[in-house]
Amino acid sequence: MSETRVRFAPSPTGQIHIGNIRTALFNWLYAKKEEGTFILRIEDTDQKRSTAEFEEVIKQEMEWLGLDWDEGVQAGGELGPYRQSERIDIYEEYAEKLLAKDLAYYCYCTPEELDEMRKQARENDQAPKYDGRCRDLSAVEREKLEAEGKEAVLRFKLPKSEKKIVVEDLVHGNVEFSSEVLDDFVIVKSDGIPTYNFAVVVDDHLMEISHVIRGEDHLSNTPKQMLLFEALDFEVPNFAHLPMILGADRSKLSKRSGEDYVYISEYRKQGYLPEAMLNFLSLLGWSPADEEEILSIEEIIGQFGLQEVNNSPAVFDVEKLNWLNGNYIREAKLDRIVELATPYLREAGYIEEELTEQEYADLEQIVDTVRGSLDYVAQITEHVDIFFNELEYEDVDKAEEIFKQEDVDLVLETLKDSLDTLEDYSSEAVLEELRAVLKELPVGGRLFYHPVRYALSGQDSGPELYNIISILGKEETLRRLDKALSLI
RNA sequence: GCCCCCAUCGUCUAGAGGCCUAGGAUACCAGGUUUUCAUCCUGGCGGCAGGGGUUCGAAUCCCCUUGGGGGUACCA
Repeated sequence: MSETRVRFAPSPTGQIHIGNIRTALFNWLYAKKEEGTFILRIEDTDQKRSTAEFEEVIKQEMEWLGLDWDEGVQAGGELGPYRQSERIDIYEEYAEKLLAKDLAYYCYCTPEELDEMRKQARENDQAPKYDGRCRDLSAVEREKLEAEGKEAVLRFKLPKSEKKIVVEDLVHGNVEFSSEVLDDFVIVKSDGIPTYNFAVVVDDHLMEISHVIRGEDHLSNTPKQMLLFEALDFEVPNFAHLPMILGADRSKLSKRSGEDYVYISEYRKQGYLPEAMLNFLSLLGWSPADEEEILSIEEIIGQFGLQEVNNSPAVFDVEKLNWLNGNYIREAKLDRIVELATPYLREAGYIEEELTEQEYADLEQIVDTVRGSLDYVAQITEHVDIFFNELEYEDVDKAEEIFKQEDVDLVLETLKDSLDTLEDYSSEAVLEELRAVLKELPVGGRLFYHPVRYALSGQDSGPELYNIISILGKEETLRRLDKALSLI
């Protein structure tokens, strides 16, 4: 088994979490790097919580990020089906095998009995383990319980004597467990559906998975699975348990750990670019060889390796994501950012459904002018008001104060006159004109730029002045200059 | 409670015994880009959790403590 085959196996029980998508990414990167196969398997054995809708969400978010899969749900493949709910008969077959080998047994204990058992154990400072009371039920006893209509689960029979189980983990090294800390765990629920630990073993074997790359929260489950691999005479795959992603408060990333957003969909909706997301996520737990951190996905694939994966948990730092994303927004092709920005601008009422050619050209210029200060595209609505709405000074007293400074009347008049005669309103031409006017005036930059900016935008800060003027156009610029002059 | 993992600037990390007076990124601060916010450039602030060993020498190896995380389900 030399071919690299990895899988991402999420449960369709909710929105897809940042931590999960990082797991998907690392699997995908490893498959690309090793020229292996990346498989998407849906683990929907929790019938109560799994929905088709969330499976769609998983596929959509992966597609958005460009994490394409070679085999699996939707893509198909030789070793399907790839949805666990469609593989029940397969698990049954292997459950039979364990039963036949006397490595599994039926348990008739009710959830209430089990709860009681755990409670007792806890009170006596014992580990809350199943005590194995159904392990040696005779055929007669079983029949009697069946006759009473008791439902049964199938439990795995732990080895009688203590056994060391060593997980050879690619990121953590050898991790040793004792079978003593385990109990006879359930492998098939009373409704005939396998549990996670059982299904995952059967599937990883049948789908010929070479490397199981998953979150570290699964490390503790691994000894159980290793016992199952062994019991079924399956070859054990390689394991790599990725460090957890934590929230700002160092607890598990969640709505309560200080982050506004923990689902990948929320970042998508705020206008984060997929390549920024990928770049950022790749840096959580993995680091490139040299010091450059802004990397294309091809560069990441080229450098990626499980060897370089860190083993300590990482805090999700949205500040750094913002920096990266802002970078990608500035570097991206303009029309792409315009397209991404359009829905936000529409929703905020700045632009119409249909744009004329001229309107689109103006929009392009606005987006280009403003993109420099964005962390994510949704923020654009906070920066464009000055271009779309009638200018209103929020603080008229302050405006007067600014305009009534010495020589400011001269500044505004002179600028107005020269802009009145200017024909070319391209930002280059306007920039040149501004410089020329400033040179003629008996004031420095401070008394020029700030009052003019305030006159044109009603703000102390904003995009480059020459861009503002160029976008506003002659008519509107002169109007605003007049409005300022009227206050003096 | 028990088991497992982890521990370098606020954060992401480099560092696999001497190359480390610990490097980079981000964030923050200051200066520059003849105004400002942002971008960009330059500089600065800031860290090996604590204690024992091992060694000529430890951020690096071992042990303990402390702290954090995960698991302990008929969830995955």
